[in-house]
Amino acid sequence: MSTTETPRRRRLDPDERREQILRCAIAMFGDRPYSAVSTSDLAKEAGVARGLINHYFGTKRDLYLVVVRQMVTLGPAGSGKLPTGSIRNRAEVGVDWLLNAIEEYGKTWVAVTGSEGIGDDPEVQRILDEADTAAAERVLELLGVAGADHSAELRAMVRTYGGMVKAAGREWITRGSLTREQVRILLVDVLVTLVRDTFPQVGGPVA
Amino acid sequence: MSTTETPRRRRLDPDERREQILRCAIAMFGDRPYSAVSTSDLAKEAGVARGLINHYFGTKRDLYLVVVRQMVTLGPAGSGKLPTGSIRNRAEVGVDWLLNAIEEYGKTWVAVTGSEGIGDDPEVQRILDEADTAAAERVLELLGVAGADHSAELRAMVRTYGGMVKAAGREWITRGSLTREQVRILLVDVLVTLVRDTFPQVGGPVA
DNA sequence: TGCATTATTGACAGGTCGCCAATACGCTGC
DNA sequence: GCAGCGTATTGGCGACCTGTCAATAATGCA
Repeated sequence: MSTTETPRRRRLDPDERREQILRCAIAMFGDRPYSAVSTSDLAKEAGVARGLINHYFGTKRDLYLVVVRQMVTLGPAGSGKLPTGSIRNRAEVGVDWLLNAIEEYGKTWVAVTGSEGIGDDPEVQRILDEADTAAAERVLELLGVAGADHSAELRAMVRTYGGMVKAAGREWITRGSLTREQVRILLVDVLVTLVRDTFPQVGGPVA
Repeated sequence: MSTTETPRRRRLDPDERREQILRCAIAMFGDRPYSAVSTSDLAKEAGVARGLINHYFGTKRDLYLVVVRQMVTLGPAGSGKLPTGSIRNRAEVGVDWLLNAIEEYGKTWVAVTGSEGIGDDPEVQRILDEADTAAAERVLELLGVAGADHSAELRAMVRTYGGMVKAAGREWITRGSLTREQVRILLVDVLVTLVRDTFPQVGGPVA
């Protein structure tokens, strides 16, 4: 008996502990607003002292940044093979890629991207913007519209499209007012319109 | 001299004082995150005691709700006359109406709608959703697609469109990566596509 | 001019966050 | 097995922010 007493402190490998806390954070930021998640609650949920969170992640805000980064970092699209066929076909592949990424994290993704959690913290904005731009780059690549002239305007427009993707994700995941299939149709239609009709108008005659 | 001493307290008409504080709040919430705006700063900026803010608006969050409400409450569209002509023409009128509303408040509008400030406070969400739905209703009305069947799905899709409007506003107002004209073209194109192509697919055959 | 009304203030209590020295867990060599 | 040590972990301190409320002093009126 006395040999198997559970010690009051459990000493874990730093990486392990860090990941454990991170998992709790992802879960809690998923169903409560940023300001409603106190580090005390987080510590209690993770079964550690409050100070340990600061030790591993620095500020509460820093922890949130790590969560955001993990949410918006998208996996590779369709095992690297660029789809061929009509614009619509390629758009469908791209949209499916986006929807899969969204479905993976669900509620927390919506909370992070939709409400952007912390307010409009410039650092959070920067991370989200970078992720948006990266995603936009991927989408343009999939569509075969990469680079060329007016890339600044093009990327801005695809980021705008990203705003629609986020809103659609919220309708689908949290509201349940649209099915995945409906969202798919919607996003494909709009993406095709952007590439086929809008880009030539604002980007000048595409080479 | 002694007769014209400025008194340490200035006693204002309640409505006047309320509006003065509200103006300061709109300005400060416009260029700083919600959590970075302390009521102390707000009070100092407005030249009043901190307690007075609570006296007039209740909670800091309550004050923020008032700001949000003011931001997203849109004026009447084009003096009430429903536009006629092609779908594209009517879409152009609707988009212009939206862009004018955005331009009026500029930075603060972007901060409120884009980052949704407080986190994902349910009350804020409710206000923004109501505003979105109201705006969606107006847009559908302008387009002559009002009511009918599948109105739930339709409104959800127009709310999704609203997400794109917000993102476009951010690109235009704060980033400066798109001009008003470019945003106009983009939003009109997408809106026309939604009404003409997407709605019939997901809403079934429109009567 | 003196009074009553009430807009305005200042201080108090509760709560959260970042930091840091003290603590005890678990591995290592003997 | 057992003492020793590195370090993961803890608990409390100080600073800041917020909501509340009785006290205070402007301002209109008799």
